[in-house]
Amino acid sequence: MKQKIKTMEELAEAIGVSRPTLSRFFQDAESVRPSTRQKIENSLETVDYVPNFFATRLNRKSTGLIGVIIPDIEDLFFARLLNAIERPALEADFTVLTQNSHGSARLEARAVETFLSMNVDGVIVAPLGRDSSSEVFARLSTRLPIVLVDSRLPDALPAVDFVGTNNAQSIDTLVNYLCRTGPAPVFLGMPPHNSNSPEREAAYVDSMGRLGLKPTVIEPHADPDGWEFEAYAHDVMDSYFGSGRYVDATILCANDRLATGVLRAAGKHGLLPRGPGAQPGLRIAGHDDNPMSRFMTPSLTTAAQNFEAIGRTSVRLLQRRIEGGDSLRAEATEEIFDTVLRIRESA
Amino acid sequence: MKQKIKTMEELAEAIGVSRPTLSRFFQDAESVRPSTRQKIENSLETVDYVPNFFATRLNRKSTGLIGVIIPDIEDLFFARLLNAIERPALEADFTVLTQNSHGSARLEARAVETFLSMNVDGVIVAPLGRDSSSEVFARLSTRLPIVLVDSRLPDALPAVDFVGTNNAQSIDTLVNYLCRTGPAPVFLGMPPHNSNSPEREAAYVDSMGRLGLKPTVIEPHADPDGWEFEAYAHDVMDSYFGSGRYVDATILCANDRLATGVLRAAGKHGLLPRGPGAQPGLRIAGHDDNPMSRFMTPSLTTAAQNFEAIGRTSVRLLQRRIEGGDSLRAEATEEIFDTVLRIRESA
DNA sequence: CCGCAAAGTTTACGCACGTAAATTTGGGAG
DNA sequence: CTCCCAAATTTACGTGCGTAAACTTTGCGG
Repeated sequence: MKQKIKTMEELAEAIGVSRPTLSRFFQDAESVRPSTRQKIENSLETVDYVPNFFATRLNRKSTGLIGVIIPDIEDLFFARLLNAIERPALEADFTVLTQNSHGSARLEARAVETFLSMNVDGVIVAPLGRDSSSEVFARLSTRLPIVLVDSRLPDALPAVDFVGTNNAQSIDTLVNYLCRTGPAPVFLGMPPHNSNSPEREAAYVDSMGRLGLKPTVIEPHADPDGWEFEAYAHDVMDSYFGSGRYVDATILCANDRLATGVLRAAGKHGLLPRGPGAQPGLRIAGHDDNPMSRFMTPSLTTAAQNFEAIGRTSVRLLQRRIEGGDSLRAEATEEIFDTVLRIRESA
Repeated sequence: MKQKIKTMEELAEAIGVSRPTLSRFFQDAESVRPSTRQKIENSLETVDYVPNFFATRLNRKSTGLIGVIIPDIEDLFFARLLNAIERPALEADFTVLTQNSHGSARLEARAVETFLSMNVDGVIVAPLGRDSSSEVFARLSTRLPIVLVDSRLPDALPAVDFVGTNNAQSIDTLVNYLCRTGPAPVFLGMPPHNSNSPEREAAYVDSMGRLGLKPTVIEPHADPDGWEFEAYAHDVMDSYFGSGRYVDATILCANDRLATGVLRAAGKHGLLPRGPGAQPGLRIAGHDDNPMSRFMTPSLTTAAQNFEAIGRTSVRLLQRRIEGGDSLRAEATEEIFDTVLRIRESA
């Protein structure tokens, strides 16, 4: 068991060098003479010392921390987004702190307070959306560099970058594919939690219009307040299928979680293809390419978001603002990425 | 836009009270006279001040932080576990910091370093398992209170509590149910990443033995090194189903992610029930009750872990150790929870 | 109006470390 | 052996806040 050492003071004594020298060694090992460097490095092997994070950051401009706020970690979409952000952030030598809003504006605001008090260098936010407090983020954006991911805020903020998916391209690709291969799709939207909801619906209507077709948005006869998208979509379509509506339609769902619920409702009503190769009337497509989607039966046709690019870009933009110093008021940039169509069995 | 104030010093001046009074107010608002409390609270409304987290914790015994280490946040099992831990921790007024190992022992060790340097009050660890560094956690456990969740470490540590699921009860329940309602199950284990893998397999063998039946563990002809359980299970069973083996078996899978892959393989080979109410030969059961499992077709029979109890208990045990002060060497307790059988369509 | 306790103010130190300035040490060239 | 410069040491201050001690003000009853 190695000797436990609490402070740099004790460490310096144990090694036999002065504290300032030790401090300079930790800042930049090259800044001390090779012989003392060796001496220090050797001693460090035999000792259990961890520098105090708070003390080291208290007196420096940069903490090397970046905060990430996620609305719901139990949604695989956000879990993947988080990973896509963490990876490049770790490579850039940041320590990433994540806070989960649990779908609550109160917790989201609390997360902002936490990051402010910890002097993080910047924050990447996937906001709740509709329920987010505009004031909270307005305040945050005047104190720290921030980047929004996936969804916009109810009130646009000046000088806040946005990174997300090109909903227009994505939905258009799906609509065109579906129209090319069968009946024109009807659209099942998601609960109006965030900006993607109206954007995707509008994109669907536009695409249909360009094809000279009449758009049909499914009326949701279910409580749209929760975050349990599968159950929501299941309930909506279960009722329609029960009364014989949409049973041979092509249903474009605003995301894969909805499609999963629709798939389940379809199964209950015997609307799924019976065996491989069978051609059913009902076709279902999703959006996001949830990791589970390829394992469903039938496997789900969907559009894959470019998580890697979104994550990498968020970190890059944030880093630019951080290094930009006073660039808190620089013009906002927006980067949106195309999705890739994943054609599978469901449509 | 409210006036930005950086330090308590400035705040005190702006409000018109002394800094020590302000400090006492923040520690305990009741400790100052009602009239000055009002004065302070009113002023705080008009001002943008956030106390410096580092400075406040630097000089106190307790930081109010607890760390959580998770092997893979893209696995819904761990996402739910994390939520189950966060909820009671937030109620107990802790700030929860989460670090994701991304399946890497190096990152797991780095997370430990981070938490040590931040002087967290304690750490809850869902370890990688087989790949975890025993030395790292041995060292951690001598410096901080820690609680293990879900999986044990390769080398048992003294004085480290464990909270998890009662695999023996769980698997036994599944085996008995399956035997009661059809042919005895064969077992598809998970890659040997952590302690649940051998435990569940042993539990299966035991249960079969008690019923006087011969256990059959499916030989995995696929790379068991990755964390993509669905693909792994799919590949294993695709090859068996292709050669006509296990096509009318009852397959008990060590978790739902494996079962998902098996379900997919079965679908590809036309082994799933054709329409509601149809009776196929092949039966499939899982373990964990993944949120998606009830939405699959057929919906998955499985055993639901008691996440709420596991999370709550982990926090409670950790809190006990934290408040116990010097009780780092207290005897280790172990709390394991029963699962609940969820009978659905797949078996 | 006096006196006394409660509450507030002043002053000062501590936390663990970064870092600058002044001073001392050490090892090799001349 | 002396000189010299690089490198290390000593000393000291700053970071933002908790907190103790000594002192001063405030509020209220007698």
